[in-house]
Amino acid sequence: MPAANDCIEMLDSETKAVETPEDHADELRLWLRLLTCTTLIEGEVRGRLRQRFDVTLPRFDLMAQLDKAADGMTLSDVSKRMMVSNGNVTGLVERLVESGHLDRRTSETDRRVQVIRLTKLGRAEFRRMASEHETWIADLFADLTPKDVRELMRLLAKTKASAQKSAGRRRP
Amino acid sequence: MPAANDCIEMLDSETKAVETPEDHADELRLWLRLLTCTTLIEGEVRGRLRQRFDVTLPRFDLMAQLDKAADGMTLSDVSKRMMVSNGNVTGLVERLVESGHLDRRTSETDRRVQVIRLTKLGRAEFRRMASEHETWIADLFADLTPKDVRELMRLLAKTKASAQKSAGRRRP
DNA sequence: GGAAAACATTTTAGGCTTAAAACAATTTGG
DNA sequence: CCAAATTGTTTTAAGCCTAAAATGTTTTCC
Repeated sequence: MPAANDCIEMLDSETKAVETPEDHADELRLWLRLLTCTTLIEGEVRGRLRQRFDVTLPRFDLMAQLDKAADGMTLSDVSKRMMVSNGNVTGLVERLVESGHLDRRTSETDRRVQVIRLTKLGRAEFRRMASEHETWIADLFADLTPKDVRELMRLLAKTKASAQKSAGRRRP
Repeated sequence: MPAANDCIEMLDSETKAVETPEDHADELRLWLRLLTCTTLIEGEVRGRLRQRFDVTLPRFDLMAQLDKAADGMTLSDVSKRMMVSNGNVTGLVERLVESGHLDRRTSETDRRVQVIRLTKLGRAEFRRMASEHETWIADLFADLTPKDVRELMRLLAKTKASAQKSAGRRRP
């Protein structure tokens, strides 16, 4: 094979318009590790919530969103914050209203909008759960030093930004 | 209130048998950020798999496990690797056998065990999808430097170990 | 003002997921 | 050897979740 060919390939690789299959194994491994960590912790939290409080993780997450919003939230807000589909929120809210944890009313100014809030019961139960939940999380991350935590925060912020940019390129 | 009380509290805090509510806000924020990153990327991959190949993420994940195992795997193995429940795998496999992607047979040596493998079709389709999938992941992580990737790998390994230890303390 | 676009939510259909119980087969320890 | 424990899988009941279509409401903009 003539040497000229190698030159062309090298030029290609420098201009980033490459034919040769690039190696993305590292990123793939990173993604799998990220997924493993999340799945592991999520499963642990899910199990503890069920055992200790007989509540599901999605219900807890939804209540967590509402606890931060004194004036309530619309279903769309919740859906965006939780990064789940609208229909998912509809069902989740239905069950939490049914069990007396949420209050739901149609907005006065826009009849399309449903505003939901924690009831007194819902807030009390959530606070009780959240306090214990926080200690579980601390325990799960216990072997990380404060520096590790800072560094992870920084790198995950960068990861999030990168992923959002990439997602945005596809669906602008 | 007498000053002696403060001394006792301080001793407690040093011996780690503490009454005062410790601040775990950082770990909580870290956990939420980790979850956000994973959800974001997972949703993006899920959408692309559906649009591009009309396949669900769980099916893809299951096939990915089998692609690495030339001699097939038992349902239990798959269940552990994917970190999902046994019943979940049963249903997933059922549908993939139905669609011709998987082959399933009872083990010769232990009639409790089901061994599953990719069919020729399953392997071909998976390889086709996996190659594109790898470029998506690379793109989603594109803004991370090689050093960022290494550092994240290291910190996530530490996180995983910490979480496993904590989970093990509860369920030994 | 009114048609068209945009928005918020619900519905639908199908698949995913879990925890727990049930079932079947094998291994273990008297 | 055989009862008891363990292991691998399936079943069950309930809930979670998504994408896409449908419904009702508000805004936009001609």
